[in-house]
Amino acid sequence: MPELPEVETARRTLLHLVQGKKVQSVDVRWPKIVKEPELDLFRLQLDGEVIETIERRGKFLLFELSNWTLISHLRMEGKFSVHDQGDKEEPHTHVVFTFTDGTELRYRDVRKFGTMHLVKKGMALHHSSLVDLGPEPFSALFQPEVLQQAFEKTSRSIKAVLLDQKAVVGLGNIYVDEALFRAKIHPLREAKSLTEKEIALLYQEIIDTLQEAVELGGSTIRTYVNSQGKIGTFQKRLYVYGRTGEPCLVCGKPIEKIKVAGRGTHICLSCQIVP
DNA sequence: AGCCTCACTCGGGCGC
DNA sequence: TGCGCCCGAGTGAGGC
Repeated sequence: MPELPEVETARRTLLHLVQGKKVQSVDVRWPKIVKEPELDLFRLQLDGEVIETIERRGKFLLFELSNWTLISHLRMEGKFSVHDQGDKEEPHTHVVFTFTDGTELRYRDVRKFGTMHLVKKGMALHHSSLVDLGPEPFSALFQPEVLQQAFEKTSRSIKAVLLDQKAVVGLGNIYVDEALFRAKIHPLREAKSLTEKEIALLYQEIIDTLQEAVELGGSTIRTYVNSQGKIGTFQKRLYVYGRTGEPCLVCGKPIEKIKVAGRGTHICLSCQIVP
């Protein structure tokens, strides 16, 4: 499941492959991926648009075009790849952007959970799906005080708060479990019960975990590959995610899997103090 | 009103 | 082999 490191890796890779290319036509095979505007308009507005750059906000990719911004969320298994026209098409290809130079940007998504919105250039950050997002973890806006403020007023679990993209963006199930393990905080802890010291450590571990994962091209869980078909290697650095029953790399006790905030959650009961 | 939980989207994988 | 359930990101409906 692409989280910030995987989306950032996709952004960097794709940028080199499609920057400056001009859209000749768009083929949408699974219309429900395109949320707005209506399909005919989507294709019409993309016609002749040039990809100026690609930005990222949280887990959203923002394709900055001549007059519009394509907001794409990969959700569980969405992925973009670039091919020559006529190359054999992989299964689960749902949207194809054909460029004037004879290449294609293909969107594949086994689960069909991904979304695309095409909005007027400059309006993306005001779009309903982006407007309430919290600070980027690598920006100066992200500070321990921001976490403190998000935590102090809620009785929700720390994991639920970190997943909802309001305190900070970019964390999903993998990196929440990893950051909490590194900070030695149990995911079921009430957010407001965290001490200033714990928040300071968690703040740093969120940044460090995501930074290291970006440097390694993200984690390859199941089928995720970036747009050059290369795979990220951060899964080798995971302490708890996907390691149920295996020994904790710090203390040797088996990693346990529980359910928190409706998500499978990996913990070491010895390293992460039970609430 | 603000906060929270849950249903919904989907199909591969897994358990029975 | 086959059926039904589980998983999960984000949204939106509904409940408290």
